[in-house]
Amino acid sequence: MCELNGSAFSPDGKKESGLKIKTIFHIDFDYFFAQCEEVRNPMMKKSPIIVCVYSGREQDSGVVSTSNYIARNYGVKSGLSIKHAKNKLRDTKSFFIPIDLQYYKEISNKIMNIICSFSPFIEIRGVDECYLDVTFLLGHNSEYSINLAKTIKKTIKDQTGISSSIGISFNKILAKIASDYKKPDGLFLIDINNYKEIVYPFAIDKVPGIGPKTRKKLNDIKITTIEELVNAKIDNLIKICGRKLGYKLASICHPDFSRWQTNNLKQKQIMKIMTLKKEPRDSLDFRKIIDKISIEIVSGLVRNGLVYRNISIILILENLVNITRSKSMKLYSNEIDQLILQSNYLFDEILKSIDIKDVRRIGIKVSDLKQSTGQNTLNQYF
DNA sequence: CCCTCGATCAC
DNA sequence: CCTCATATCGAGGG
Repeated sequence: MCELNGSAFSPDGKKESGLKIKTIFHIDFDYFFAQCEEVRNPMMKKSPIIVCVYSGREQDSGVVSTSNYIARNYGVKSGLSIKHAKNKLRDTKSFFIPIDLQYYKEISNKIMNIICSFSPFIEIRGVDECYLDVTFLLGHNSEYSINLAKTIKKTIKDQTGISSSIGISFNKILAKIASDYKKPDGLFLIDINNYKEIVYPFAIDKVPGIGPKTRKKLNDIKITTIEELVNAKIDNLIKICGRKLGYKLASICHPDFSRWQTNNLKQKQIMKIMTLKKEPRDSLDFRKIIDKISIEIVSGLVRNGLVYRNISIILILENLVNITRSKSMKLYSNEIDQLILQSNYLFDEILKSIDIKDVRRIGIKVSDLKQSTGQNTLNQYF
């Protein structure tokens, strides 16, 4: 996350003493999971491709993770249920493919490495996008920026077969808005001299960080466009969106003078959620599932040499309400027995307030992670 | 300050 | 109709 440097900018983005306007790229891999499947099996390329997360609850239950643009033309996009997608595509030859995160991560790593070779100032945000600060290479120059972006796009495409979209601007938020504006295979620059004409008319939900809830709250006080957003009083924004988001929203068109964070790659939590089969279940079934999830989580911890201190259990009910209970331990640990014991305890706590029949999904999360120092599996003192 | 819990976002 | 995983924030209680 970037923190603006307090008083260091002027509202209109003019340079102040010693501070340099940055050139930031936001690089986004187009319809990534589905495109990975196209690369693996190019003969599918001309047909709708739908990458699916099957829940196993019943035949064809689950949702669409990603689809290619051909499928999107039929109205099939992320979040749609697989049943609906199949219905919309019933007259076409289309490919429904189960999600294969391992494979996508491999390709993602390859691409991120390519990008790193252009600038070390990279901030990876998930498998399919990253920010790149290229100021040290070319200062602040539109023509150079566009040429470099073209080169990066071409290199990625040549070496991995994946097309991408790049947005260029003087801060991260506008760079991301820019990459979104012309995808797929896009390249768009929002310059310090023309950003108002471009982004002021945009609806506020183009801003990363504004989802349906925040949009509604802001619409209620008559803020619908980015122009209205940047002209709003910061105190109002903070009142409505909270301190952090309010401050960020007030600053979306300000130059980024923050020091670039070195990549914060350390994992902060591990979570596994399972959807239950649609059949009668009793408390014993849940104990077995808790065992199973716990094992997977601990194996994740051990693989990464991590210990946890906080355990949460998450229940999602049939009406999709979420309930969580969590507990902090005195000591760091990666022990399975402790995890199972505490998870069961937290599960029982929730069962006091709800009916076990209403549970649809169950998950466990470990957080407050740290690198385990020794090679052993003993408890660690902090 | 720490802990717990729900909300939100965006994949 | 409704998956899965991650990170972050703020409120409320101690």
